[in-house]
Amino acid sequence: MTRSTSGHYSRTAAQSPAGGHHTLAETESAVSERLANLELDMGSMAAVQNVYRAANAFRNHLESTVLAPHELTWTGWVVLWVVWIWGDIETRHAATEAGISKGTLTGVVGTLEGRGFLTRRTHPDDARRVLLALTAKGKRLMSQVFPEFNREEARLMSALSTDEVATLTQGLRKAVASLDD
Amino acid sequence: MTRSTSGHYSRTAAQSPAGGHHTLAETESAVSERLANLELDMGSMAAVQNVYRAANAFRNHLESTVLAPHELTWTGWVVLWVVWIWGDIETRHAATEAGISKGTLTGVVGTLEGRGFLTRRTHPDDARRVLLALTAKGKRLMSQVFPEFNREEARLMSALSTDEVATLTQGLRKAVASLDD
DNA sequence: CGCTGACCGTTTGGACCCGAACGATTTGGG
DNA sequence: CCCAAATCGTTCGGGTCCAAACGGTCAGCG
Repeated sequence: MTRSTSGHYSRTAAQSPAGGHHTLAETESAVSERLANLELDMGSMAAVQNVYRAANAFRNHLESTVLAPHELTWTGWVVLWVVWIWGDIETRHAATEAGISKGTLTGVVGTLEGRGFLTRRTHPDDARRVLLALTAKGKRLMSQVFPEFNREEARLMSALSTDEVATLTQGLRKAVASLDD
Repeated sequence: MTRSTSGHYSRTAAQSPAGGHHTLAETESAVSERLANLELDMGSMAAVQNVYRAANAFRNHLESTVLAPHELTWTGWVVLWVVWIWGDIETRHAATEAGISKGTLTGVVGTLEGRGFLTRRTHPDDARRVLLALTAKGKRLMSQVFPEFNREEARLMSALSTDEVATLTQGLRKAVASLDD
């Protein structure tokens, strides 16, 4: 699975054919023409578009270069990573850490369980709860893949200086934090 | 549809229950412990996580506050926006502009067509191609929703100064551009 | 002890996401 | 004129994503 990217808002985009892809400058121009009467916050529009575009680019790149060869999807990886970091973990907590809904977690865990990477078992004290743990196979996979994954993360950010990366992270945290208020 | 967020890599996350969500600092600590022997690029890891987290937060916020009340999903909105900006457009170009695969575009267009927002017709010169256009209903919808959408985009970025927003956008463009090379 | 409300994970229905394969159409060369 | 290669959008199979509803379990109150 290879996700691609160049779209403004969505997750992926095919390689741009001739005449098929407009630059952001062209896009902003077209928007200004269409809505000449309105006051637009072009700065925020560009920021939101670029955040989404970058997220897709990163996910696509990491999936195609590191994860897909190991039969992993982005979200499968995230869930494995959460269980790996925190050890035996309840599904409701894993969903929160992984940033997905409980229903989605059930499905993703089913996929990972089917591939032999982790197991689920009923909580000893509370039959409502389910505990997740990595299998031996899952642990070997994480030890092998995480360094590769982090190297590619470093490559993704290599065009920016250390200060620029830190500033980027800070700005994003600030924007997200203001949503949680 | 209300997507939520606090996850590190994934698109959404439920509101964090007690003990269910660890801070990024706690997460980085746990990762350092687990991989004490390896050299990790924590700065890049944090950046990638925060980009993805912010993208999810923005998508979820804009879907729940602006789009869902109009029976729109994030990607449905993106496709309508692309057709609105560029007028009659071929499906392959719309997919590229919207940043989704051709197969996904077929499905999304089916949904939007079913809701009466746009139409498809065969290209007059080439029967392989399909042209998309907004209906009158779709045009009214865009004129109504876009200002709301842009206002919410502005709110999303309101915790940052104009310069910080511009710096953020620049850094993201830089990282993504280095991928396209 | 029994009942009610809350919590948990799963299921349901609908939407999206991809790459690969397919059938229809077009193009260009022999 | 015919055929092979390329292009297009759709279909297929599998994965993900959500909210809401459901059945099972637990906690606490009367």
